[in-house]
Amino acid sequence: MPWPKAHKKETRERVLDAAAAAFRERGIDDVSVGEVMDRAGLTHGGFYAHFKSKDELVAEALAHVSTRTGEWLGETRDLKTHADKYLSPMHLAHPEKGCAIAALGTELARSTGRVHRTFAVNIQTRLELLRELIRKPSRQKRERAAAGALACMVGGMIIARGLGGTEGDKFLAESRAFLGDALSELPERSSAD
Amino acid sequence: MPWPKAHKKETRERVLDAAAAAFRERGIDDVSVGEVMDRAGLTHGGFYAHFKSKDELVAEALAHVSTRTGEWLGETRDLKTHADKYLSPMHLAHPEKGCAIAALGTELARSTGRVHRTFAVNIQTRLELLRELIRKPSRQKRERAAAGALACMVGGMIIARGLGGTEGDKFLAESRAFLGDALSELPERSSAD
DNA sequence: TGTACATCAGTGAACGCGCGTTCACTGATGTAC
DNA sequence: TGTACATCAGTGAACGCGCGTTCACTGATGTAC
Repeated sequence: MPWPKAHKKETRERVLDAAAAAFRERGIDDVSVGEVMDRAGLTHGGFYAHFKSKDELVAEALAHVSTRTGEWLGETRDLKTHADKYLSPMHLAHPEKGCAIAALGTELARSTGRVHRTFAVNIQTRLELLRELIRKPSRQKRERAAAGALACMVGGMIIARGLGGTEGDKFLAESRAFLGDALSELPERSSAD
Repeated sequence: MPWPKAHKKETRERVLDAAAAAFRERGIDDVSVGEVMDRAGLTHGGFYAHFKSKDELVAEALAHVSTRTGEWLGETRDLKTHADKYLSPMHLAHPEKGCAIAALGTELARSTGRVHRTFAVNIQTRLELLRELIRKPSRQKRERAAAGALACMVGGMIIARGLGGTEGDKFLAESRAFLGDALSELPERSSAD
């Protein structure tokens, strides 16, 4: 093997990083294979030595993002902190480093095949992460709170970005406050169950 | 004027209807001008007699959808019914007839110029609709509940569509239940304010 | 140690294709007389 | 009432362009001797 065995893996990782950022920033359809390779410091012809197709790149980049986002959000130990981190101005301003569901959700919801399956797994993983942070209530309430919290976080971020400017900032803060209110009532309710 | 004066307006409306459905079903980038015209029963060359560009079509189709969705959701007289209607299996299964934010949110959040402004207005209009359904609490709580409810509805729908199948149906029901819980506590809280 | 060699990561030109847009035209219509 | 005409909604071929993908190649590398 004439090249260091880690070399190709490292390049591939670099392409995945570039793709993950570019897709979240500008959308899957608006980012060409050439642009991804350019961002990775390579020429576009070499792409097919690493990936079978753009579709495969999308699926792998999505899985890549899922891992990174899991690390980012997995640090938090309670649901309130988790939600505040997600619905932060930092995340609002940097979709290219943030959650793939909030950055590409509607496009990915329409996808098929491997991309769609990867997206569904991505969501399930995030739900599992949330469920682990909800300890007190019944199983049903836990499921419900995890689903509702994720829905509120994702929707809140998408809408805040859609509004933009100070209106967007305001909306983000309002969603955060709403979710905080809704989640703070969970433990009280569970004690009454 | 050699043609009935309403004729062109009717054709234009037909193109807008076709575009609005096609975009929500398959996404803006994946739907060509030719496909829209074909769905409207016309040839694609005639498009530019009605619209300056595809971008203008997108903006006008979005405004068109906003009006229709406002009529659909405006019928409801309370927030719970409104949320249940939005987070219904019917809406889940028919993005092409439903909310543009849930169908195209992430793509539109990245848009610029007229499309982005139209999208922001679309969101504001929907928030206003929601605020009118929340009468009891303080102004701050009303804003907060409207933002949180919209976030939860939009996010819930996008994620349910992303999951697909029975997992999607389940998630939709859970978001609906969560939002129902969160909203039912509002009046009680307001009486304590 | 030094050199010839095989490997294969990366290059860059080329391809077919579908897109948004343009434009010369066609033909259905209401109006003028 | 009937006919010639002007209008303009809609047609369909054509355009330049950027896309995803292919492929013959180049040249940096580790290995063999």
